[in-house]
Amino acid sequence: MERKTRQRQVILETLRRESRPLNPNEILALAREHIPRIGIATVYRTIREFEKEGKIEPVFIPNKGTYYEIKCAHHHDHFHCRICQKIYEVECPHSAKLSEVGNGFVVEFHEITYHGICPDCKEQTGQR
Amino acid sequence: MERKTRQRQVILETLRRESRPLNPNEILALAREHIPRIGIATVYRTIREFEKEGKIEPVFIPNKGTYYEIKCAHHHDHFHCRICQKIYEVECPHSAKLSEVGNGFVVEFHEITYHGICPDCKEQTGQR
DNA sequence: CGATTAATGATAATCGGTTCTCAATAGTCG
DNA sequence: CGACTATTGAGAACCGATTATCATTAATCG
Repeated sequence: MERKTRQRQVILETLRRESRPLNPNEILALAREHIPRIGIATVYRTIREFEKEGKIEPVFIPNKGTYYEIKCAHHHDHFHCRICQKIYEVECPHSAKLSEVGNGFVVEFHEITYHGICPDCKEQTGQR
Repeated sequence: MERKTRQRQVILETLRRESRPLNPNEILALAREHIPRIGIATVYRTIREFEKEGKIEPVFIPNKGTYYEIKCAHHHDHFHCRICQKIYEVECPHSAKLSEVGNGFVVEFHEITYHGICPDCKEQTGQR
C-alpha cells in the first residue's frame, strides 16, 4: 500500500511552489535542495504515479520535450523563454475561436506555445 | 562541389508533392517508392543540407518530434490527425492577435498545433 | 519497538532518433 | 570515355530520455 515518503512530498511541493511546468531534470535539481541524495529514477517513478493519480499532467513543448504541472481545471497556454529556457503558464484569450480551422478538419483541442523573453529575463538583460 | 543526385531530387519532389510536413521516416517510406534501396542516413543528410540551403524548414510538433516542409513565406499553423497521425498545414486566423499575452512577456513568435480528425479519416471512419 | 514490505538510489539497460564510418557507387568534367 | 571525388547504403555508434534491476533504506502498523 502506498506510503507517504519525503521524496513524494518534496516533489509535489516543488511543483506547487514553482507553479510552472517543470521537466524531470528541473524537478530533480529543485528537489535536491531539500533531499541532496534523491535520484532521477525516483523523480520519474513519482511523476508516473502522480500522473496516474491525476495530481499532475504532462505539457508537451515543441522541440523541448515533456514537462509536468499540477493538474488545473482551466485551459491555458504556455510560454517558452529563449533566455532562461523556463516554461510559464499564460492565459489563452482565444479558446473559443480556436475550435475551427475549416476545410473539414474536426478540431478536438489545440496547444499554443509562445516563444520570447519572460519578465525576469527582460529586466535582467535590459532588453525591452 | 554539389551534385544533383536522384536521391535529392526524389526527396525534394516528395516534400513538394505531399505539401504537408513529413518526418524522416515518412520521407524514407515515400522515397522508397521511387528508390527502393535509399537509406535513412541519406534522408537525414539530405534534410540537413536542404535546411542549410533554405529549401525546407523544421516543424516541431508537441510529443511527435520534428517534421520538415518546403519553406513557405506566409505564417500558418499545423493540424495533427489522431487517426492517421499525419500533420497538415492549416491557416492561422489569429496571427495578429497572438502577439500579446500580457504580464510583461515579450512574444516573438508562436506555434499552434490543432489536434483532431482530418477530412480523409472523417470520411473513412464515418465519424462526423 | 520490531517485522514487513513499499520505496529509494545507483547503475545498467533500453529506446527512438540521429550521426558517423567506410567501402562501394555514381555524378561531373576534361 | 575515364578519372576524380562527392554521395550513397549499411550498419555501428552515439545521444538524451526513460525504464528496469536489485540491494539497501525507511514508512507503516501491530
